[in-house]
Formats: sequence, C-alpha cells, structure tokens
Amino acid sequence: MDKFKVIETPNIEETTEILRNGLKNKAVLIITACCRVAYEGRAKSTLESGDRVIIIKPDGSFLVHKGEKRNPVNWQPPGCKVRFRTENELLVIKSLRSKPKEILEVEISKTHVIMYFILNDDNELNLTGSEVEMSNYIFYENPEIIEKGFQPIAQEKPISNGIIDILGEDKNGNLVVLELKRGRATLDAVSQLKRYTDNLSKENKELRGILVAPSITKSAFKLLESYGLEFREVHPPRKLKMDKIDDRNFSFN
Amino acid sequence: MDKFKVIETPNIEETTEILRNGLKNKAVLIITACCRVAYEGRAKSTLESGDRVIIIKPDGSFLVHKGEKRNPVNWQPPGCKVRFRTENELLVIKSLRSKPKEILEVEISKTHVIMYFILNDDNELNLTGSEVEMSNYIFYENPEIIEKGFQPIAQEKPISNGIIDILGEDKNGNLVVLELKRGRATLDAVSQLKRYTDNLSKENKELRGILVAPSITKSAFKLLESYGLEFREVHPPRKLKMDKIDDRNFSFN
DNA sequence: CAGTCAATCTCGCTC
DNA sequence: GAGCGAGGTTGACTG
Repeated sequence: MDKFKVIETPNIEETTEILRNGLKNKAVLIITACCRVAYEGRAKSTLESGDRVIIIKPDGSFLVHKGEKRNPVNWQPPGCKVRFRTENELLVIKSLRSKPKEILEVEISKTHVIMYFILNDDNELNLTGSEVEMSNYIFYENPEIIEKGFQPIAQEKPISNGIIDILGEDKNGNLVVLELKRGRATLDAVSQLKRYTDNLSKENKELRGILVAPSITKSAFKLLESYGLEFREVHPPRKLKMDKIDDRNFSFN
Repeated sequence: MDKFKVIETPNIEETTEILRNGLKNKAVLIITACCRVAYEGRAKSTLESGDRVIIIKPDGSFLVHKGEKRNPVNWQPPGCKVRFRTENELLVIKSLRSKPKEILEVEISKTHVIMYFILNDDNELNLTGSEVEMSNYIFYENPEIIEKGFQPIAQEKPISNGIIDILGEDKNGNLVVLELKRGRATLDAVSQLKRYTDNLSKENKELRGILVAPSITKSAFKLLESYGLEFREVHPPRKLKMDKIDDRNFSFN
C-alpha cells in the first residue's frame, strides 16, 4: 500500500477505487471537486453547485471547505460512517451520524483531483496559555497573585449551579469565589460568577467573588461593580519556552 | 493559468513554484507533508514532526490538520499574510496576523504532495433551523406559540446588559423578556435571561422572563424556577424544503 | 450517557 | 475597532 496516491481528473471508476482504498486503509481522503451539499440533522442546509475541498479523515470526520473562512461550510464530526455510490456520472458520498441522527450528502459532478494520504503522526499539540494553566498557577504556585493572604481551598469545585474555578479564603477568613478567564472578561463571565456567589451566599454571609482575567470590558466591569463583585488583573502564564524552533529530533520520512 | 496543478514528491524548487503561483492566483493551496508547527499569539504552542494536511486559502485562512478531529490542530483566521522561505532542504511557511499579533510557522521537512486549485464557487450556504429563524417565526408569524395574548414589541433589543432576543407583553400588559435557544437550554441561558430581567425589573415591577427552547437541562430548570422565571418548549422551525437527501441505507451498525 | 465549560474558539452584527 | 452573542459550535472532562 502506497503512502499516498493522487489521480488528476479521474473517471468515476478511478475515483471510487481511491475512495474505497483510502477508507479501507485509514487514509485521509482529499478531493477537490465541483459538488452540491445537503445536510440534515440538528439543523438543515443546502449548498448548490460549486468547487470545494472535501476531506474525509479516518476517524470519521468529514469536512467540506469553500475557498474562504477558517471553518468548513459543512461537516460531520468524528465517529461518522461514510457510504458512497455512483449515479450515472455522479458520485454521491454520505456521512452518517447516529446520535444525534445527522446526514451529510455530497453530490460530486466533477472531480478535479482525488488523493489519499496515509499519515504517520505520533506527536500531539503542546499548548500553553490556557485557562487551566492559569488556574494551576494560581492554585499551586502563586495564590497571592490574587491578593495578600489569599488561600485556595478547592479547584474545579462543583456546586448545584455549575463548577467554580477556584474557591478560597481571604486573610480575614471570608470565602472567596474566583472565576478565571484567559482573555478579556465579558458580561457572560460576570453572570457566571454571580451565579456561583448567589448560590454560596445562601449559607455564607461574608462571601466575595473575584473575576480574574487579563482585562475586562467596560460594561462587564459596570455590571460586576453593581453586583458588589471584584476584578483582578491576571495574565495567563506561558510555560512553553519557544524562542526559536528547535530542530533536534528532526526526522525525515 | 491552469485551474489546478498537482506535483507528487516535489523538490524544493517545484514546491516554492507552486506556492508562489497558488498565492498569486488566489488559489487554494493543499499540501500533504511531514512538518513541525509553532504558534505564538493569544496563546503559544508547538507540534513536533508528523504528517499533516495543510490548507492555505486565498482569503488568508490557514489550516493545519492532523488525521483526526473536525478542527485544525493549528490555524490562522482569514486576513492573514503568508510568507515563505527555504532553509537548506526545509520549507518554512509563515502566516502572520496583525491584530492580535499572531504568528504561525510551519516547517516542512518532506512534501508528499503539493497542489493548487482555483475554485469557482458562486453559491452560499442556505441554512434553516437557526435561532434567528426561531426568533422571526415567533416575532412575525406566531407570537401566540409563547402563550395566548403574547404580543411582541421588539427584537434584538439592546439594553445596558446585553441584547434581549424578544421583548413583549402578555395579555395582562406585563412586560415579558424572551431568551431563545435553538438547542437544549443550559445554565448559561438561565443566567443570561436573569441578567436581562434583573436589568429591566428596576423599572418594571410586573416583569416576566421566559426561556424558550426545545428542551432544558434539569439543573437549568431548577435554577430557572428558583429565579421565578419560566420555560416554554418551542422547537426551531425548518423553512427549507429539502427532499433531495436520499436516506436509503441510512443504517448504523 | 448527560452536563458543564473552555476555546489561539469563529463568525456576523451593531455601535 | 470593540462588544456582544450564536454556533449544526467542537472538545475535554466529570458524575
């Protein structure tokens, strides 16, 4: 089995052969074609004829990309099943999802290029600057970045209303709820914090809520103040050292 | 200029030639290659060597896909600029974003296939079953699906706290705030509605808030009740007629 | 499974 | 450009 195979302007037999082999051998299939697309499931959509890029991954992910935007115009998430058939000179590819029941149908009138590609990829993304890193930093490394005397008690603490990012005590022994955001905090974040403090304030009279983020929108800050809640500016940490691309362990296949 | 061009196992000159021509002619570029990826911007990430599918769209969108998942492992949104250079036998492609300042760098050690493809696509997605359709249906066509005597006043009404989906009056002349969700309503939706009713209740003593959705989670419903708010089951309408999907063989193992 | 929430969310719209 | 909220959100994680 070749690592990849490409056919330009294939006929319908060549196309189905690549499709079959690609699916069987857990390859990524890439098709550039003129097609129509129909979707029905949680919502419903049609997309009339045009050139698009179609990608079918071995995990069942199915993408239909237009020539713009980051997101696919239609898609199916991992776990879906692929079926295809030919109808005269049309190739119809379906992707089926069971729960929720969803179907994506791509009707290809002209295939420009079809290829499969067997990926060899052992490495996973290493990302820093997320909210969970921010949370760990505050909880384990530097609680007093919140304020002098702040002592964390619990992280990701479930209450009936949701999950509190960090629960702690201030230097006076008052309960403090922290809601963290890795980016600029919005009205949503304020509502979220209010939901948690409302819940806990039934049993704790002296309760503080602090929204912890690198910045906050003006209206969110006003709402926060009107609720008697606080804001603390904290930036998500960057644990990854990456001043330059490191080319050790560089492997050629 | 050809509509598309494909080269298998290109050398570095052929690769850069395709890249240059593809970018110049507003084609979609598709590269299957062994590469390393580094990102820095709002967050920071590295991804060590492995086979991936790289897509560069003429609007500046940049995708790096692994062989799994619906979403790219690394990406750049529309509007970014592409730069590339060769370094010994390496091809380094960068995608630059100015605000926020972000950079994505892909270092290709082995290109399996590179192609460009000039898309001819005049059609846009036609989607039904969204929240805005639900809103229009309630506002213009059938307000009494909420309850007998409900009269809508405003749609997408901005207040200091956010934007109310639908504002109306019940048969007794009480102000009613509707918050719509096209899918199952969660705690977030309840908080959102509460935020709006809190705001308006300063001036209106008789104020009702109704969460309108096809369903609601148990805890969201409890929270809703504790706030004295209401739930009304409404499903998003489907305006699109689409008999085109053929769901023969819509079977799952 | 359902629920909850983050995301380099993206995307569209409004001010 | 900032802010706000929807999305066929997806994805990860927990009970």
